[in-house]
Amino acid sequence: MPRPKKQHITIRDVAKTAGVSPITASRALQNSELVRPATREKVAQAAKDLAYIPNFAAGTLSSDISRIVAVIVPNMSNSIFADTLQSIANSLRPAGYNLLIGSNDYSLDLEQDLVRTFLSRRVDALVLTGHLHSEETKSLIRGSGVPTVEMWSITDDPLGVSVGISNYDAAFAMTRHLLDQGHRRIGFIGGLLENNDRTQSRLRGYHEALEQAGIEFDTSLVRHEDFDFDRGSMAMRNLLSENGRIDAVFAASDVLALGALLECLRQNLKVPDDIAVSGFDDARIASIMNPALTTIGIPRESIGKKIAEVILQMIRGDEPEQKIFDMGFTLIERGST
Amino acid sequence: MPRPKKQHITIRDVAKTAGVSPITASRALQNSELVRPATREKVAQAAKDLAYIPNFAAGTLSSDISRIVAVIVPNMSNSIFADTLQSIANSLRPAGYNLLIGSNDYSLDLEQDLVRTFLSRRVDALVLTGHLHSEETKSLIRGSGVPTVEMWSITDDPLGVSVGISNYDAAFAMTRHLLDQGHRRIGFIGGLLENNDRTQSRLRGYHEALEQAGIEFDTSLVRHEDFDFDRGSMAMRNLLSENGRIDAVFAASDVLALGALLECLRQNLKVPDDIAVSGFDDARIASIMNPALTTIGIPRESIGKKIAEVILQMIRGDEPEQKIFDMGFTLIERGST
DNA sequence: AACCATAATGGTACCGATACCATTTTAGCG
DNA sequence: CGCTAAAATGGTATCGGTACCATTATGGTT
Repeated sequence: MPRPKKQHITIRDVAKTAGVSPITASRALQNSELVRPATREKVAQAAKDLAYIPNFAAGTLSSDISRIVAVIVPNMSNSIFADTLQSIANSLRPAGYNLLIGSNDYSLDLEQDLVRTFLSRRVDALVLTGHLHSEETKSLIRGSGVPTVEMWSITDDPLGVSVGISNYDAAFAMTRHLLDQGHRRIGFIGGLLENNDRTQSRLRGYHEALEQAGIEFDTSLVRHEDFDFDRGSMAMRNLLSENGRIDAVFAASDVLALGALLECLRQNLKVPDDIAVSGFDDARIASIMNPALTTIGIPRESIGKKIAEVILQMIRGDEPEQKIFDMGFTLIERGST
Repeated sequence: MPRPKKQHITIRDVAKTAGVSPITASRALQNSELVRPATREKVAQAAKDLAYIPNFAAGTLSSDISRIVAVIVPNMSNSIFADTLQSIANSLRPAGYNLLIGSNDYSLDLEQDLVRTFLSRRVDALVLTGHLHSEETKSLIRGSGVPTVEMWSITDDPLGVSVGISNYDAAFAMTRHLLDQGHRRIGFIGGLLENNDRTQSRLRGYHEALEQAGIEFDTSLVRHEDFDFDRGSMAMRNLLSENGRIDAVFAASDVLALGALLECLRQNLKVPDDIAVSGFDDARIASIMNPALTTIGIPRESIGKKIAEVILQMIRGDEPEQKIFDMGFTLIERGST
């Protein structure tokens, strides 16, 4: 035993000083309707006097309820995910839930490990990013019966409930927008495709919008990079040097788009006259850039809120009214296109 | 009971099919050196066959070890905090720890609530941001004996261990840098002072650097805003309209600095010729902006790593070699000054 | 082959809260 | 005032691991 074993104050101690039974003390501290206000008062006072700190582990073991919700995101550094985490946390806090957060760095194996640990911790609900998971992960979750939400992208066949937007539609709309502006040679800078259904769908949206406009899909105009400003710049530099004649770029992430936009400016290209640039996500800085970035607005806040709402429903045992919540996107037209 | 009670597979089931006692099974699954490899194998196989999922709550109750570390940050949206969270999580994962994350939105009361809950969850360690806490929070932590790290700012008298940088020194150095460049009327845009020791120290650093240079501290050149690009722009607009003659601005956060920088550009001011702008944090986008932002580099990665390292030590029961880890900052000179 | 130190293993109790069912108290009513 | 239904409260077992101490195998030594 590393640290000296501590003798904690238990609910029995509280019960004793309050002159009630442990179970009554328990109920009083849970604000159960079953105990008389006067009793509740007594117990609360005793707890305070003794500086009682409950032991959730004992409660969880006994009730199989942990009041923990686990969320797995690819990473926390990307502000898009961070915002959603924040929103989920805020919406869940009033109900007494804490957030256990894991990042999988786009690895399905890591995700699987995380899911396994979280299930061991008897989390009350699980939130995953996207709908690409290992078979093992899926069967673990199904077998556990833990309420599960897949977020960001929507899928016809969610593990539990899906809350997000149609990345395909959004990318299609943005490409359409660029086409409508008269652009014909439109580059694409997206994230890495592997294990990232958002990027995959966005690429498809771009691809099919082009095809429907009768423009051939040209691989030499497509780049895939890690989500990093630098990478966006690099990809842009690369596209420009190898394809002098592109007149627009759709970057399927604002991080990449801003990198690309700044690279254009650095090369003294006029945006949007010489080249139009559009992004995806509506990162906070997108709106104050010069020129401001045309992008896809995603209701991050509402997504987080909806996730929290659905989770609480499912934990309560209610079936949510839908399996798929399409929270909708907005094409935000700004100066860069 | 909301969901139908589930009959879980327990370690006793595993032990039975492996033909050993529960305690041996437990040890085998912990990879204890005490069990023979052959036995470990048997148990592992049984666990796999039964799709055994351990119950950490039971383990925690019994051993008083949760393998959870709780971190409290003001918010997760700020990429600075997000990066540190990521780094702590990455460094702690190999040791089997998960992160319970709470945000207090700069409220000491909220922080206190979070600390109380986290202690109830018997977290193995606690990481707080800064060293401003309610008395109640401090006594809760002291009473619990939980290893605690205060991060970001360093303080002479930490609750446990302090890992961060001297915000005062960094702000002093940056102000000095602006002075060295010949600037005399230097504006300051910082975060809100309330419950934010980082902002407080940075303001002091700015203030005292001016004084030592024989320049009077002028309140009309100081602005305090929420950390938001918009707010940075707003503050800048405001400073410029009310003080035509300022020749530099030190924004004590890159979010604010970038907002300010972009506002200057929008007003067709030449940066740094007409006005110099510097920041704090070295946000990722700072380096690719045009002009790139002069700022204070903070070793976020190393801070996270060091925190994890110290935590593991303390959990092991070892005293860390120091109480205060000053991880150092770098003044990164770029085009904006 | 006997012996001993060490390595492996096992039995039982316990961590601290809550579930479950039983019991007591309270309040409403004729 | 007695009776009954409903409201409060209590006793005891239990959740599923691991601590603690005891016991049994194992292997090396002379």
